[in-house]
Amino acid sequence: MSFSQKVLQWYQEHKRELPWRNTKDPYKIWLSEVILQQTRVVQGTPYYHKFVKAFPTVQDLANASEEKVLKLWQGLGYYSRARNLHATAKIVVTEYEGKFPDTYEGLKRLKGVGDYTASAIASISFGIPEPVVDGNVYRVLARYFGVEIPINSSQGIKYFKTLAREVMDRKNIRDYNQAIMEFGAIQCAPKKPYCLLCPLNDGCSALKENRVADLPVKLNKTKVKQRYFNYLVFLDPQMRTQLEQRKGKGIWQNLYQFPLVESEKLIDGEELRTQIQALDLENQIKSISLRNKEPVVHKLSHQHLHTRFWMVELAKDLKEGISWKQTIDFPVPVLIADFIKTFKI
DNA sequence: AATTCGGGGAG
DNA sequence: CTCCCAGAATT
Repeated sequence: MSFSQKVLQWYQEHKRELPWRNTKDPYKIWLSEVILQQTRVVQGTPYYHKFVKAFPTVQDLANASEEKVLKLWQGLGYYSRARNLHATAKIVVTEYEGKFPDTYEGLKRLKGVGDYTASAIASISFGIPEPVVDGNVYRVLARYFGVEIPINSSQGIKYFKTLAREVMDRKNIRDYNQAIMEFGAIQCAPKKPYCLLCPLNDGCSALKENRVADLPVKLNKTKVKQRYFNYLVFLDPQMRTQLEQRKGKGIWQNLYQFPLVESEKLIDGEELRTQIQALDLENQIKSISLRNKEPVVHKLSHQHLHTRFWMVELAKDLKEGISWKQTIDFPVPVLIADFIKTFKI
């Protein structure tokens, strides 16, 4: 039996029932694929249900506000996915008569749709013989065929795409693409795969050479940058606070947060006070008190945010104050959501 | 070719 | 702690 046939047979016996497996609707396939980019199935599934319920069609998504989309996306991370999702929905509705492109090239032109996602939609929705290469596929192919080329080198990206194309089942690409990913996720797992029971253990190069743990090869560990955040949690006489939207480049674009003072290192109340003076606060400050003596360390994949929350009591009302209750309506980073959740006035 | 985008779960 | 997840866009 061929490589692809073995994978397909394993899939028939072991596949999970997932909500997007029962449709070919390109809208729902696209939605599921974007949600699952760099995201585990168990983490993404609740979001898929939320989005399908809130936006049954691409028109519903296009007609929504970006804030509503971001709010639904809150907690999933990589928020450019949500912004691009919304932008693409608008394009599909206004320029493509509500229909998704039915070619790989057409799909690839959509914002937030790269090589993997275009291949996934093309194959799953339209049966186009285009191989998907995600993290699972890299692992399965690298191990089975004993490929030592780093998967995140430009050479590796080309090599694995070509290899994936050679071994795919073009007659049944819809199932095959999902099968090899599922196989990588469940059977050929990153750590301690149970090779003894693997249907591919016969021809697996890595198993034969005892290098399962060494493949795939991956380069470049990102260095983590340390940042120091001081959030100003204003409270005016009406017990209202203030949120502002993050603009420009960097993390959490278009999400909301408390007014932020970033510093080069941990600072005390005195230093913070001088920083705030520069902001020319119109509302005079009655008091500043630190909520958390030990900074909350919020860890992103490439930066650690050492965060202090300062309660700033004001003598005068804020111009655009928000009642504490309303803060939960805004899309915010998990760091802020956790604080709002635990903070009781 | 490298870096930058989040958050969570497994080991 | 480290690694990695149905990756894409930007520099």
